[in-house]
Amino acid sequence: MGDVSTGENLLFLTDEQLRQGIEAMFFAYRGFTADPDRILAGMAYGRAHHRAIHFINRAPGTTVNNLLILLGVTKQSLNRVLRTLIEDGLVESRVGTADKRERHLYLTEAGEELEHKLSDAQRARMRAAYRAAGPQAVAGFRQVLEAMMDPEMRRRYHALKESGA
Amino acid sequence: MGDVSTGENLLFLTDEQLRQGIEAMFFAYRGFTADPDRILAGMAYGRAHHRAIHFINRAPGTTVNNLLILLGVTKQSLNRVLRTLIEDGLVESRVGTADKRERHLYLTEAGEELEHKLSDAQRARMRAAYRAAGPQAVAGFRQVLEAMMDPEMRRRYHALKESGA
DNA sequence: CAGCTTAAGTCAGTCTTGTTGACTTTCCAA
DNA sequence: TTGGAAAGTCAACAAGACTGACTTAAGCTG
Repeated sequence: MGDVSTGENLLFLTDEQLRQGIEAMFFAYRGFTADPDRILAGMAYGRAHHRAIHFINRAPGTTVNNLLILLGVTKQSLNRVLRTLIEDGLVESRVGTADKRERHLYLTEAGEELEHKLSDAQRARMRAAYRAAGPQAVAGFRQVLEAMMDPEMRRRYHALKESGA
Repeated sequence: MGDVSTGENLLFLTDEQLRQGIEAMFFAYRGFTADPDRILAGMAYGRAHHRAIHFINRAPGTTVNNLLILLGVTKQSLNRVLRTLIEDGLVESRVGTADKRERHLYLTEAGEELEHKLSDAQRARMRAAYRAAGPQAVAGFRQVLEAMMDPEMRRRYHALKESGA
């Protein structure tokens, strides 16, 4: 590791530095969600639908219970979103084979099409930011984000990464 | 700058890497807002109140118009939040001297007290994450976040930094 | 196998936070 | 001086979260 991180050079931990980080996080998150939000504004969907679609695409066959933990919402809240997506033919819900209480979720072709449109837009911004900042900055970005997560979410984040790598 | 960023070592721009960044952003933002949310859950306030308090503290005397651009909401939306904060004696609204249409916003002592409680919690998480990741990672983190902002917001972010540095 | 637990879904009601539309007051410039 | 623009306020509505109570179906266990 670098030698800057050791010793007493802790100016990066001043309250002013932390405040700037907080504000950067706030403004960046706005940019982060702006493009998909714009796409969805026309349709009858919102950010909640986007998130559901993202994670169903990412972990096909996930159960409702697993999904609502990933999203951090109640089942009632997720159910409203999921119902419209299923009715509109973007998501398919299959009864589990091993455990018939479970429903496994998959994107239909139409669902995948919307997923692409949304994630293309979001990745484009991400790609531009990554390219502008460079690989070392990106590594640091990822490190700090990980350290900010609640431990349980960090665990689930890693599980997701491994399945998709 | 590093030489890794030049040439054709562009593996950090693969779709899989970008997806992981997107998910990291999502999970980290949840952690980022969790502590203030918990504090506010008891009181009659929410995240919107926190944001207003944060930026009034950061830019005392700001006008309503300036604040709503920073927050990215409509003036009607901000007004509801502001009204309760003023009624409850956390924020003071002074009619402008030069332009009497404007209202300049300040935290009262009670407002500053709540601001401290909220920002202490948020900074504690931020500090732990910064410390765990180290100064180089933090620099990268800030670079990528900046690159993700919309240009107009980046401009306002810098203006804020300079006033508070 | 009877009874508890778990997964999913539903219905009803509430809260926060965003929206649009209509309005007043104030300022400034043609 | 008047007419438009800007700042702020009030009212009504929508999205998306929440809690609480309940049902159905399936699995597990003493």
